[in-house]
Amino acid sequence: MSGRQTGRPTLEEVAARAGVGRGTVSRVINGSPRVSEQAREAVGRAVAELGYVPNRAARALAGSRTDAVALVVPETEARLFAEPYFLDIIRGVSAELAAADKQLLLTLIRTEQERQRFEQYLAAQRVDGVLMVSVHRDDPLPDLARELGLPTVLNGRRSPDEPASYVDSDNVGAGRSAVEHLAGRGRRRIATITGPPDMEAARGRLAGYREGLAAAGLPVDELLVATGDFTEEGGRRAMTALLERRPDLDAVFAASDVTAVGARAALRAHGLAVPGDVALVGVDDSPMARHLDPPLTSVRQPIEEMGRAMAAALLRQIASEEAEPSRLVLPTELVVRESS
Amino acid sequence: MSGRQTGRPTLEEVAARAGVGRGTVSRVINGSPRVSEQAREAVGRAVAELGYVPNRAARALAGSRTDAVALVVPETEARLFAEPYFLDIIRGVSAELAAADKQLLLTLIRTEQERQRFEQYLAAQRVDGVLMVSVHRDDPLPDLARELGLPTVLNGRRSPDEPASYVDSDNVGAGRSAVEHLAGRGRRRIATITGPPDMEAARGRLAGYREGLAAAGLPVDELLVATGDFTEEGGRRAMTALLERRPDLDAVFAASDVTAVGARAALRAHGLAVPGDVALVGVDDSPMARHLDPPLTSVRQPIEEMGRAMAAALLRQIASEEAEPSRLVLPTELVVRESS
DNA sequence: AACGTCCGTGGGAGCGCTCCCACGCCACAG
DNA sequence: CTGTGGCGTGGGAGCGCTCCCACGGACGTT
Repeated sequence: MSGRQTGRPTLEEVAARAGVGRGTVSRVINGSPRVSEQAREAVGRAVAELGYVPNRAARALAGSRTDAVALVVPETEARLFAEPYFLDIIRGVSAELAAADKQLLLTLIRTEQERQRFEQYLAAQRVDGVLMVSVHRDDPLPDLARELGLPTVLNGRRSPDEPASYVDSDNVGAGRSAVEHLAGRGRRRIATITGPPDMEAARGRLAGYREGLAAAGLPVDELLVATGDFTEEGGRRAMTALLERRPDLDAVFAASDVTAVGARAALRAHGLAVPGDVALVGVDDSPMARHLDPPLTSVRQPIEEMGRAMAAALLRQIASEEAEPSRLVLPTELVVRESS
Repeated sequence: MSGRQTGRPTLEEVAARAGVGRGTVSRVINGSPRVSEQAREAVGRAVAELGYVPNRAARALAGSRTDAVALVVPETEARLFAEPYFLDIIRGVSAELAAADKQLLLTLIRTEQERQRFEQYLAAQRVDGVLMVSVHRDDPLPDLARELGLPTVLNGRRSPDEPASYVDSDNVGAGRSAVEHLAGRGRRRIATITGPPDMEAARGRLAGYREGLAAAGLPVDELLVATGDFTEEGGRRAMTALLERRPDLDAVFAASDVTAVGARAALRAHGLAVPGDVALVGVDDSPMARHLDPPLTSVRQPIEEMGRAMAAALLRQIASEEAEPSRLVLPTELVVRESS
């Protein structure tokens, strides 16, 4: 009983069928309250009979909105995107957007060229808002979006006083809880392998590391701090450096699970047992943590929830023009396994 | 409020500035050959000066095309999406689409409701084509897309004689090479843990397993075939069942790395050494394979390349209406590690 | 009884493009 | 000289919607 594909029915046809005007149908479709019950029903029936589905392009043109949102993933470092992290973010974002009937546009930015294309794209007003993941300290994209008047929500912040809206996890708390846990198990020379210094998440975790040491009454020893970059190879290198500088260290807080995997490999290469000689803690609680040998203690971030929260915040911004930036920091949770 | 309505320049304004007609500007923008060199230059200058970017919505409305493509990921089983597999597919797809200046719309389908919404979406003609991942035997979505006249490319096929366009990896070859490798190492009682029987990839790998046995002159013993579902837990269960039925097995071909991880856990629980007692081979060559203990021999699929190929095929279909379905099967490659 | 006021309503006027037709204009032929 | 064709061009006519204004009737007010 569905109309054959004679070209999708238009608003006008629905109006004709329902015996009302175009405006009324539009009002019904968009849930305006100023429609009589009677008209609403007639339109509803016509819509069902014709299998009417609004044409989004026309809507976008006339209403200058698109019902689409972009999720931007800078992928300059290829590895980044390989992590399950993004998948979880995507999943959260997708769930929230689906509920609001918005479309999710996924944009990986690899090259300078792609970046420019994306900037053009924003300028072309193809999306109602932008979600950004893995922003670095000097990333100008959020500012560009703001200049264009595009609602934006970041995952993480570029600096402690991020001006844009963001959803972040409690990185400081993550670092602190990891170190307190380690100290609680009697570790005294706790090292850390950081993430890239131009990412606030990395800085936050490092700050938490220091706080944790302080809380445990342990001295801060800069020789126990090595710079990593969230990659496995970086973790390996940093761990090796650490072992040279401080062969007597007895624990490591790695700023990510991937980093921890690299560190674990370096430890093994040096014949050190985990947790026997050195305890190890990561961040993310990724599947990898469970599968490491021994299973890795890790600070869990509510990644999917961050995704949801980002999308929700963005939708709010889009809906209510106003919107002073919204800031949300979600708590983390230590998951203890055999590595510590 | 969006007070800073800079008011993007329109085609008309560009035309005025360049001293030509609207049509000519449109022709230049779209690279039509029937424009004088002079006009082309004038328009180019005006575009640059005004920073003109075409409004996609208007384009979509007028031209009834959208420059967007949907990537559909059914996520009924949550695990599926957690695998790096999809990330790689997305990456490949994204790269290819970016080069063609098409947008990637990511759609996760979790619930029946979301599924219906997506069908509506297709009907609303919001995309020029559809890419589908992880299709099951009875999935009707590809047929729906075809009815709607939407170009479609699947990742994998629903059956050996898939009518739609697809890009697949050589699953049969994957199974065969794994088993031949195992046999070549002297294993004689080679078991397999399959994927879900309603997925052709799983069936293909199983067929390859049988071929491999035949090629090695080994008998097929149905007791050595256990049904899994590409999950870790499924792998564990299947492995346990296998060990009960055939305690003397000396090798296992798991239809995915994740499955292999589950199998490995079950083997360990039974006090069996890998590869000492039982050799193990997986499929995917995921990061997980490298990190398993011992590192897992696995059949590598060119996942990202499949993504690229899918997107390329779709773009071709979109461009050249005609399009008899395109079929592409990419080769796999055995990566030998310590588990076998 | 004469006047507001409110609500639900119809439909005109675009949104910024693409499509396409008709109009010069030129070169070349007859 | 007129004819014929091609080419580059301008601009009308929509694409299907939202926005908004004006209209009539129902009600309330003086």
